[in-house]
Amino acid sequence: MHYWLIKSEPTTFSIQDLAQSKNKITCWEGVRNYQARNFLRDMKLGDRAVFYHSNAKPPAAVGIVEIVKESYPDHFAWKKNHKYQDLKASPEKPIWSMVDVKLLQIFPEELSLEQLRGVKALEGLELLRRGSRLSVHPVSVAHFRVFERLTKQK
DNA sequence: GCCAACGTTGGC
DNA sequence: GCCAACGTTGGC
Repeated sequence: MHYWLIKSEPTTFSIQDLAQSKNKITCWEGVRNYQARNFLRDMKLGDRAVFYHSNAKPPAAVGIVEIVKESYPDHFAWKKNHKYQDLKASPEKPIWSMVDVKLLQIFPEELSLEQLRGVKALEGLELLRRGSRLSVHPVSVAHFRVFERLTKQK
C-alpha cells in the first residue's frame, strides 16, 4: 500500500463536500499538471491519502481518504466550456487522468500547515518544501503514521 | 492584494 | 535546445 497527499481548495471542493457526496465518494478531476497526473496514475486500490485544504484559512490537513477506483480518463478535459477543459484533450487522446476517492476520516481537529511545519518527524515532506505546489504527491509510510499519531493526540 | 516559485508556451 | 514572457499556485 502506498500513501499520498492530495490538495483541494475548500471553496472548490472541501472535505465537507466529500462527506456529503453519494457514498462519500468523488472523482478527483481537474489535475492539470503532468507530475501530479503521473502520481494519480501510480495510485492503487486501497492506497490512502491525506486530504489537504490549500488556499484556506488556515491551510490544513483535514482528513484521510482511500483510493476506490484506479486512474481513468478525466473526461472533464473535453467538456465544452468547462473550467477544466483542455482543447488538446479528446476521448481518443485523454491526456489527463483521475481517480475516485472515498472519505475514511475527517480529523477531529484540522492540522494546520503552521502546526505541521513545527513537527520534526515530518521533515522532508513534500508539502512542507519551500515553494512546493504539487497538488498530488507521495507521502512516506513514516510520515503518514505521523499524521495518524497527531490526530490521535487530540 | 502581493509575490515567490514554479510550469508552460512559443520565438528564435 | 535556450530562455523570456506569461500564467498559475498558494502562503502570507
